[in-house]
Amino acid sequence: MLSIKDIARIAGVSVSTVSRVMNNKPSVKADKRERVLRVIEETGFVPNRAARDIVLKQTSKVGILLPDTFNQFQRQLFSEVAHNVESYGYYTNFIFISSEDSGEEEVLHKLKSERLDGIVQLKEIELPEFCTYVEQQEIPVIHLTFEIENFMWPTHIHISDRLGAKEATNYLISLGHSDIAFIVGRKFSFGTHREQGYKEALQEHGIRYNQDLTSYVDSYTMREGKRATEALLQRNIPFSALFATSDDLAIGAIRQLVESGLNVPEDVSVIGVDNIEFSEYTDPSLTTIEQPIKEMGKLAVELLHKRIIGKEEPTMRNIVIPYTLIERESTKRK
Amino acid sequence: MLSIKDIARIAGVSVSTVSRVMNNKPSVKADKRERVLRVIEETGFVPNRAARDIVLKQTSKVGILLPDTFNQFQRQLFSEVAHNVESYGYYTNFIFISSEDSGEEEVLHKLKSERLDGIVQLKEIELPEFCTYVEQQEIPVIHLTFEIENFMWPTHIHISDRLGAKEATNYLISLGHSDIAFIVGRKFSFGTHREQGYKEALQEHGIRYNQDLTSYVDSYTMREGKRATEALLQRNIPFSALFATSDDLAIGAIRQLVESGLNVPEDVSVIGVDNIEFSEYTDPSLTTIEQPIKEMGKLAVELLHKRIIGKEEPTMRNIVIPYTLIERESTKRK
DNA sequence: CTGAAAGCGCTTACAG
DNA sequence: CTGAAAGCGCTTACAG
Repeated sequence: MLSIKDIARIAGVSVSTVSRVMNNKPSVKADKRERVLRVIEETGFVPNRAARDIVLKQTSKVGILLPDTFNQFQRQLFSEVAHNVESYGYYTNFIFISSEDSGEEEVLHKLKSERLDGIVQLKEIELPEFCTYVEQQEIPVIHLTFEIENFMWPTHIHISDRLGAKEATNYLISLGHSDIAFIVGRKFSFGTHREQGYKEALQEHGIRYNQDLTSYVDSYTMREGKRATEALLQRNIPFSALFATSDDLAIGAIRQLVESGLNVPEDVSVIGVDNIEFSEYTDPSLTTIEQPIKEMGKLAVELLHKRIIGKEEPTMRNIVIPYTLIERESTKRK
Repeated sequence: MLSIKDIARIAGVSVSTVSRVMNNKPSVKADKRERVLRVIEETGFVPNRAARDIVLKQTSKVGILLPDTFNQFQRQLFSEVAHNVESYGYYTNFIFISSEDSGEEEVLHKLKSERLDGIVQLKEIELPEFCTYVEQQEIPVIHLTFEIENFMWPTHIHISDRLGAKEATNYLISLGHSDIAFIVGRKFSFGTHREQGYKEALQEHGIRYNQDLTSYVDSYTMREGKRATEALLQRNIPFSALFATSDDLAIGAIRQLVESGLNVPEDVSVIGVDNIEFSEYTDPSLTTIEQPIKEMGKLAVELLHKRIIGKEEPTMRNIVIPYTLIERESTKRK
């Protein structure tokens, strides 16, 4: 493998000059610059990033924090994030947050050993030590698809979960439904916000909130959607519509409804959130509140990059991305 | 940030000794070892990988080569690979192969600048310079889910595409079908192998191969499955079964059949390949040939790791993983 | 068993 | 504008 010394020798200049050329520093005479550039070109030399990182005290690594069991939405999202991370020239460093009790501590430990330049966080972490560490190390963090308040200066990128959920519920109400079942997770803030939106919509239309029409899940997966729907059906409380707070949940829900002999949307209208790729291809295709995955992934990395290179002040920023209601076949007028 | 010097100073030993302790070298007296270990523990010191990599002439990075448009199967697969890569302590380096003409050359360029320790390749690359480069740099490569012959010493991990496809076709035949439509890609070897298996099954059962029942796709996505099925239907040649060579294709196909007023499986039985998560939740749920994604991802990284650390000789290895026919609702006796 | 020293491939004050 | 030198945080012969 060639090193900067080789290039210097071949071009007949010092390593300092080669370094300056590579880093586009101004103070190099045109002819030397040309010469160095030509040698680099001819030899196909590529500088060793590890060496560079070591003196610049950086790592060129961006961590993507995500749960170890993720749904399709998250898969699409982190694919998008990874794609952008690579295109900015960073290395991708996945850190999976185990759902075990010790999960968050493991993340902290791993984080300490990785020395990341920045983090895109796709799942909330509550461990106070984690927040403290990130803060005092001044590691730029972007929170993607959620918003929490126990942090000093991260940027949040997300849709308004409350308003999105409210719109979904309003939409079902506008179709004449009033017995609207609801599937949501307890643990994360975006679930809480969606639950709030759901309740608000009911209230504003004078529909009494019935707790027995809500089924809670541990994760936003198809499996959980199916299980939660089974639980709902066992309660024997009639409902003509179902709002599942992710498309994965909704697809699992529809599957359970069908297995239980119900038709969608004839017997039950179903609406989801996310607009994952599959929602267009299911039968019936899924009405949903779209989160613009590509846009969010791109923006997250763009902002993270700016913060890493110091172009952006580390102030708290809350970026709310517009959602879109996409009407498909899984919902119907009552 | 602490460095090895700090630890040496605090523990009252030389940096050499600290280094030896960290790398589990035998020749360190127990008491000094203890002392160093304690200081490391107390300070939470973690060695700088970049510095280590630089002297060991390694990068600790594993590249995952994948197409820039991928289907759910590939998404599940590379999630799995990435998970394992991280757990072995490597950094993940995604390299997306653009479908543009220049895509493979860009990959080569990127590869040269990355100095990867190893590669898991999820998509074929034909560019001869790529093969040459990987060979002469002696970069360990694992080919995952396909098998090609223009390479000196990579390991292939895959199901038998020919036999899997044959089994799928045989299964449809055993249900009484003889007009079996077929959706497959032209470009990649595994497509060719699956096409071969399909034809063999037909032939062995005395069914004439009808080229007009085959529809070709550019990628194994739902979108392409839908499009290919539309093309099939437009030909107005009756078929009672359809073998789509990926679940993504099959799901797109079912969607098109439904939109065209056909029932699955009553009018058309559909079988896929892969057993992606969704195939269990679609309506009807999808009969398919399972590729064991978790197992394949794990094995790929395990073998790559062995090769990187030199425990495994770089001989050509062809590892054929068993597939499984999973019967669900999308197929039915004629 | 242990430490001082050289070296990995870079960057960047410093001096000219 | 340019080069010699010091330094980043490690590992590993080498000598004792």
